[in-house]
Amino acid sequence: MTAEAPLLKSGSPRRIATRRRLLDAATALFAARGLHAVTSAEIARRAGLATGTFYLHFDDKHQLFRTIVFDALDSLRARQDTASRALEPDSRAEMRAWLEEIAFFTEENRDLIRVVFGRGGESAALAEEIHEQVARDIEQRLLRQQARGALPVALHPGIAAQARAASLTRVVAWWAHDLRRATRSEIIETLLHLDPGGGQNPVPN
Amino acid sequence: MTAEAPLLKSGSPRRIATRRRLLDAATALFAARGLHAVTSAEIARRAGLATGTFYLHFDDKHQLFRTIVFDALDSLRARQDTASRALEPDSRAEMRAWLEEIAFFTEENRDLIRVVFGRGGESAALAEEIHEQVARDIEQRLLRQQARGALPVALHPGIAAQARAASLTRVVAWWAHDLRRATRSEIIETLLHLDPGGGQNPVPN
Amino acid sequence: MTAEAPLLKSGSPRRIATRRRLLDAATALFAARGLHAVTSAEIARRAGLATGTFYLHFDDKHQLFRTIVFDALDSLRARQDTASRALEPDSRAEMRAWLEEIAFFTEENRDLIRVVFGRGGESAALAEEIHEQVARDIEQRLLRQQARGALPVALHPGIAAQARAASLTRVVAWWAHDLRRATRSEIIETLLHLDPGGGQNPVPN
Amino acid sequence: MTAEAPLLKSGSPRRIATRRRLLDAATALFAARGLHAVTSAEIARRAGLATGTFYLHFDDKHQLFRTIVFDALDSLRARQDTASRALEPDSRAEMRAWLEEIAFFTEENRDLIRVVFGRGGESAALAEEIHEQVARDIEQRLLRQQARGALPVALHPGIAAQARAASLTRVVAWWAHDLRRATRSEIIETLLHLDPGGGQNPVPN
DNA sequence: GATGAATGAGATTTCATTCAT
DNA sequence: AATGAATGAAATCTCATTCAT
Repeated sequence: MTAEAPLLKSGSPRRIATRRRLLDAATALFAARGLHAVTSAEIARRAGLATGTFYLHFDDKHQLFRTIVFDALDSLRARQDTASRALEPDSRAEMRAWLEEIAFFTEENRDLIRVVFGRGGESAALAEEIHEQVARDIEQRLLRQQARGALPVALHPGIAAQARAASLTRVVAWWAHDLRRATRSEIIETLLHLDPGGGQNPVPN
Repeated sequence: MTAEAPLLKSGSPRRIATRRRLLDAATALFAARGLHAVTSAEIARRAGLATGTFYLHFDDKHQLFRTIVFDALDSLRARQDTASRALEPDSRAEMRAWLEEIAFFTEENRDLIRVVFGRGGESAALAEEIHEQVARDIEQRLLRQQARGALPVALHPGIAAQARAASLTRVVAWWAHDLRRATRSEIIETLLHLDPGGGQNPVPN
Repeated sequence: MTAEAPLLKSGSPRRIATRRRLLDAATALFAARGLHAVTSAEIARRAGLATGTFYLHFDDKHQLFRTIVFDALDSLRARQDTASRALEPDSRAEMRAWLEEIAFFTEENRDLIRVVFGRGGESAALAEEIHEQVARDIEQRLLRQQARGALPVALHPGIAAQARAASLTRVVAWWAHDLRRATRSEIIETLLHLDPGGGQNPVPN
Repeated sequence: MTAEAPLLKSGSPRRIATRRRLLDAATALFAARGLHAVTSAEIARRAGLATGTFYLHFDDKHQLFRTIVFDALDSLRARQDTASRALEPDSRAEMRAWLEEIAFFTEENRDLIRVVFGRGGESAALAEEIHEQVARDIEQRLLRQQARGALPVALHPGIAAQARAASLTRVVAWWAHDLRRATRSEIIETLLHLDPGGGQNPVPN
């Protein structure tokens, strides 16, 4: 009945442990059966908790899934930042490092990626959100290139950002579906070729 | 329980007219409210027919939607074939004509495209199917280029086909969402730049 | 629109032929898949006729089935009458002949019997009707025995008729289910023993 | 889609009470209107519960009905066991006691019996199951008699078991339909005569 | 904090029957 | 006589969410 209850974000170690159990149980179930086929009650049961406990920690199944996904994406970002620290901003080398981290991430998070981008659009809204985030980043880079005169005039930054973000997420999803479809190196080189990123010299139209 | 096959050839004018009324009613409803929010009973009602009549013509809501979508895609294909008839196969001009037809189609079928590619993945399976079809076509072209030595060796045809198909469908969906986001010409030129298609000379690596 | 149409019971040779095609198609379908799983439209289709034609000849699926069943039962009765013509009424010999005809009939009409008495009570009302008819016959015989003093006083004719009719129909159904369960002779002798029928002498209590 | 098993042990008093309310409501409705004419939603409503609650306790209407029926049969068995405890196994006295309990049971569970065995075969599968259970019991007894030499050689135990089980269930159903059709004593004596059970001396063929 | 029993809205699909042609 | 397209009522079962304990 106390309205401020939800504000106790983290609180006791017990609460944190319960939350973790729910996250772990959900991760396993989502990987195995997809988002749709798993119910909140089932997640709670697998975590050894009661149905209602679920709602003490998460608004619903989708918010929990967002948490899992964005936690993973945060770790990817962190690794990309570390990897690019010593490299020249917007350089080809930085782009390669950036893609390399994505490739490693894909290999390590196949199940998660398949749930987000596959499974018949179960989490299409989330996939869309990720796509838009990636597209924004890419558009920023394209605008910096444009300012340097390093962008072909035929390229509309907004459109190209959509196109390249879609290429990236799609290739990642396609590869995650079956890692034997290509080698890590083929993925990286092909994406690098399609999105040359920090070319130093103005590209001819 | 569905023992026998078609059984209904399409036959009588009355039958054809009824089928058309269902298709029209469904198109209008899907455009207005999306796939999920529309029921088969509602489609029948809007068409001035009884609920059960729906099932005399379509297996379910999704099969009807597929019919609408693939009918539209067939007409796009037909127009692309007509447009490219006089042009040199795998040439840049053919690619431009191909993209122009897609642009026209997008302008004329905004609602349909938004239902297929937007709306939170309601028809993700269908979108996926279309993507794969496009990807197959693009891969064929890439393989022909590869055979001509016109493909950079860094480009893995399978990966590149996924990437370019994703670019194309995504840009189309993004534009259909709001045609003011770009001009038709910007769409065509940017896509043409990203997927140069029939370059005559071997591209430097 | 003419009200007397149904009165044209038999009429033209064409009508008779159509009716026969419906009966034959229905017999085959019922035998193969049971009463419930077959629709009137399907019967018509198998007969090479239109859906509506069915209703020109039969009220519905069940009335058609009754027709099939009672036609068969009429033929059984006829054969029983023929067989018992030379035998003494209510004698043991007559009872044996009566049972023998039932056994032959069962062997020749396995499918029909299985649909009537098996299949999870699909045609329970019809089975019940047959049971009652058999029970009435048996009760008549018991009352004649009672009048002759040939019935144990402990036997209530109404109750015993129910019991014996149930024995008979059940054994027939059980045997029809799989003829290898018993020989024809075992069926006849066991039923004869359970329902001695025309015992000449007063049975000791 | 039903992934896991029971999950609901029966547990809390509240749960048990809810289950009982559903059983009671269903019993009343089935007795009044038969199995087919009653919906699961209606049972829940009559029990003062929500529709979905029904499915928390029973798979569906039929499983609930089975529960009611087999609970009743279990109580009959228990009473028969008690009644026959002091009597000689396979004796005529035991058979009479066994039939007496059936008669009492029939008087006390008329509605239930009428739903199971009447109503146009609504629950024919259940009736069949009960018949087979009774037939198995009877066949066991017949085999013991055969071993003792107390069975006429003309009697095939399998066939006779089917016959006698059918007699029994049919007479019970017939009587339950209208108890004024016979007295309890007439029922017992007639069945006892038809199925002498533990006759001491070898029966003449 | 945790429990877990209860809630209840709502789309799907079939098929016996009709009747305009 | 035959056609066959159209009718339309009705019961099922799920699962996210709540709230009394």
